[in-house]
Amino acid sequence: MFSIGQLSRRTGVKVPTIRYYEDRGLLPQPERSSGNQRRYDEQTLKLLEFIRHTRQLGLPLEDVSELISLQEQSGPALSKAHEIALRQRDLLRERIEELQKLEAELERISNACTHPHVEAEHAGECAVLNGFSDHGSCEHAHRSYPVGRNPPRKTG
Amino acid sequence: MFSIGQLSRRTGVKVPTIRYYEDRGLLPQPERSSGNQRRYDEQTLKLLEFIRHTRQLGLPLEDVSELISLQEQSGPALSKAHEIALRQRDLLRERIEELQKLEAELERISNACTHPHVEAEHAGECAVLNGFSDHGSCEHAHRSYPVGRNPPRKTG
DNA sequence: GGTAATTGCTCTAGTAACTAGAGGTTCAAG
DNA sequence: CTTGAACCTCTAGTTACTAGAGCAATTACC
Repeated sequence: MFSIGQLSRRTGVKVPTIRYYEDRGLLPQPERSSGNQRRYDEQTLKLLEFIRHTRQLGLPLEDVSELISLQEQSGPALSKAHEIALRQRDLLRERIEELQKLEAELERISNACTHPHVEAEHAGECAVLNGFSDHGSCEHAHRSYPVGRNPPRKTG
Repeated sequence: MFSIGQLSRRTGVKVPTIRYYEDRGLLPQPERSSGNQRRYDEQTLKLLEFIRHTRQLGLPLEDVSELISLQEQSGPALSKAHEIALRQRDLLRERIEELQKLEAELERISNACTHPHVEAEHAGECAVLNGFSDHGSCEHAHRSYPVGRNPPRKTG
């Protein structure tokens, strides 16, 4: 039996985040000390490590939740887990491709202007700013949702 | 002079998003029709395209804002733009590397269990779920913030 | 010129996955 | 027994939007 702080240190998950997971129903409500403080066991630690790992793989909490409930089941329900893994892998693949295109573009923009900026220069001629403006030269399809956020997912 | 809907169609930026950018000060307050509807010109369209492009490159609105104000300046201030481009490129590079590691891991997890799930199987033996649990086998450093979100950035 | 459909307006609230802070209580060490 | 760290609950803030309510303006068509 250990405290939330110890759980935090042992898993690398921050204290408020642990409480947040509890709120969201990902972690069970733990036992409490006589003074109402949370007390955890090794099983919950394992579960939290599972959550942390899946989060690091990029799964949204909704999917993590689903995987947790799958762990109590058996049989055909398990193919769902496989499906989640595959979907996430595909999402990652797409994302990587997009990011690589964007990286190339930023590379181009950065390289356009490596000389030091001297007094005479005006914003209108700054190659970097022009590069940012210059949408025409990148013919690849931009994503419709911003980089750095998960795309919205339909419920159901 | 055209309406917000036309601006939206011509740039691919949704109507509420345009209003949001105006709120945030990224777009100037436009002229209005006699009935208080927004009326835009080509210059604002150009600006909105600039914003869209930089967003698609993954820049946070704060940086986009900064780039916009740089466009009115000249001289040494412009090296800031270069700096922003380089920083974003480096961020992207790191991100891509991480995502590639994660992709490999998901690939491993998915492949661990390609056979159809039959009745006898129990969750405890599902290779996919075990793969998600199995943090030990991935020795690479996981990031401290989740995939699919920008890392928190300090103010200043 | 009338009317209906579309588009626009403002405002509030919701999303994901946390993080930060206020204001108070409990625990562990010395 | 005191002190300071760690804990408690609760609210609100973050990013970059998106959705909806309830109403006003514009446009299309006859």
